[in-house]
Amino acid sequence: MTILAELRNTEAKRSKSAHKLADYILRDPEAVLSMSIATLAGEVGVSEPTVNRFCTGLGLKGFPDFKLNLAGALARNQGNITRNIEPYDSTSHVVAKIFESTHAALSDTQNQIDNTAIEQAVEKCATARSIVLCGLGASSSVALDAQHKLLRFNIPVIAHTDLINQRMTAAGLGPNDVLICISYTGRTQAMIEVAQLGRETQATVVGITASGSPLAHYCDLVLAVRANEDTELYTPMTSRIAQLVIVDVLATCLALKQGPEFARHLGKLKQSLTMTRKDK
Amino acid sequence: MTILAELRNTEAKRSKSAHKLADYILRDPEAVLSMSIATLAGEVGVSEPTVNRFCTGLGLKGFPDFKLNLAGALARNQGNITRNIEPYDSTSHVVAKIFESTHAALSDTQNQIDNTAIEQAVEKCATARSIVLCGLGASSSVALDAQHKLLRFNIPVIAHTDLINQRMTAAGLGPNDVLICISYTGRTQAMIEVAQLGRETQATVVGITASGSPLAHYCDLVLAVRANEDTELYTPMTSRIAQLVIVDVLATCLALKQGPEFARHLGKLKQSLTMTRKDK
DNA sequence: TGAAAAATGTAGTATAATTACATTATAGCT
DNA sequence: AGCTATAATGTAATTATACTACATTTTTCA
Repeated sequence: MTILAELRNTEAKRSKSAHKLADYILRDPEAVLSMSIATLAGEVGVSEPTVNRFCTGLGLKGFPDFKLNLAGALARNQGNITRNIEPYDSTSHVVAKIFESTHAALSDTQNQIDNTAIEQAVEKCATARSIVLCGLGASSSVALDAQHKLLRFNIPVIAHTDLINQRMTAAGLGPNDVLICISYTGRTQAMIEVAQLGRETQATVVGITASGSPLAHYCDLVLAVRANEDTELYTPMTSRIAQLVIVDVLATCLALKQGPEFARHLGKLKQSLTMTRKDK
Repeated sequence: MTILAELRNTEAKRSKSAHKLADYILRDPEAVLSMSIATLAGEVGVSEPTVNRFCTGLGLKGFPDFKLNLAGALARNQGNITRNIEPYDSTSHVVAKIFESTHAALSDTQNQIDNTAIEQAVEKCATARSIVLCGLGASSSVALDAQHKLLRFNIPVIAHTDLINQRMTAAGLGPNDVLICISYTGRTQAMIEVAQLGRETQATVVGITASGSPLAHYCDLVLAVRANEDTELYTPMTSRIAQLVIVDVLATCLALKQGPEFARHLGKLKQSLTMTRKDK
């Protein structure tokens, strides 16, 4: 538990001056970071040793240790502010910004995730006759990744990254099949048509795409990925990371649904891979 | 930008003792938090004022302020305590845990990123006759993703996900080619052999893999991805996310290196994709 | 109400951080 | 290469900061 939560905890039995201290600190924790024990004591109207006792009472070594903890707690709260990459950025700047924006994309996706849609998709996949994954361009590697993950299950799964193959397969599906269409923008005409074809066969069409997009419109279930407009020149494609994490969620939920018997199956599977590895 | 990234930044022109300090602090930042300026100075083998100047040189008020910043930076990372997924977890729990562990994997990777290695890799890629990407299993989709990103440059790039094709291509490389081998564990025997083949042709072998792994040993440059042992049954493969972000960094740095002329090229490229999209 | 316990404060001490100045190393120039 | 100017580092003194021991006040409960 963070120190801020500790301070907020009113249940803790505290002395009068301890209360005054907690109140004051919570009012502006940032400011406390640049105060000495003397100034804080003066501001609150207590003596220095009282402040010290307050800190040790919290299980910390002393006032400096308290400030360290407070700094940590505050750091956790402030979010990731994404900044654009500029042409003159150094390598370390680029690294920092890319990681920042990836973190931000993840948080965004998590915030708008629809648990019900995921549960329904898992339900459909678990009982599906076959699962077909479709992706074009950047999304094709996501489709292949999903294929790799879903291969572990005993359900026939295939990823198509070729438009012709996608159309052929989509047109030949049936009511018990699941078609998963992956597109960042949800505006790729070709992928929309694939979804339409799938729809006509009564297969369940799942979209891993931007909510509200044209593609989403033709899907039975939408696993939403936030779409930030890719206007900046050097913006990394954080969206596919988000798509992959959605795939992770789908695959993991599916694995859990299979129950304990499946856990043994997974074990055997891992076993079969060990012999391709160098022991070191 | 976090203070840790600042310390990692090798570009910053630093004095000898400043380097010693940065190195020491990065080795165990947690420990520094409980040190006085005197003990840190003693450990590193410099004088107290040198430590102080180091702190102020970083744009901070002094040593205590430095510790405060460090505590904040560390908190951001350790904030992500990865919890394992349990069979009885609900969908929302699974979602939360997967996002958490992905955040954690990103932070870990960022922490051990080597700017110099990236710069060297970018340099090699920028002047390469051709770039060959190799990945097997889960890493094959990463290779394809990298191919997609690097396709935007005017350098011949190809991803191979087939072992035979990988070996054939690797054996036929030359001194001006770059071979990028992608493997999470760095222990896949087949991939190690591909790296060896590439090495023999004097091509530059770049590994996106676990540092210290057998594969890393055969690489000229290693872009490290943290390898957590995949012992748990339902652990999501967060490593490939980290690999993808490394690819992002590589591609973005490469783009920046190409200069303003290339920006126009990128613009035309984006233009060519718009006609595949529905206006909405 | 009065004694014991808890809380707070005062003053002194120890520790830690900073500043001013001296010394040494480094880089640039003739 | 040798000299000078500049930067980097160290020593020692100073100042700020935190902590400890002890005294005083307040609170609690019989």
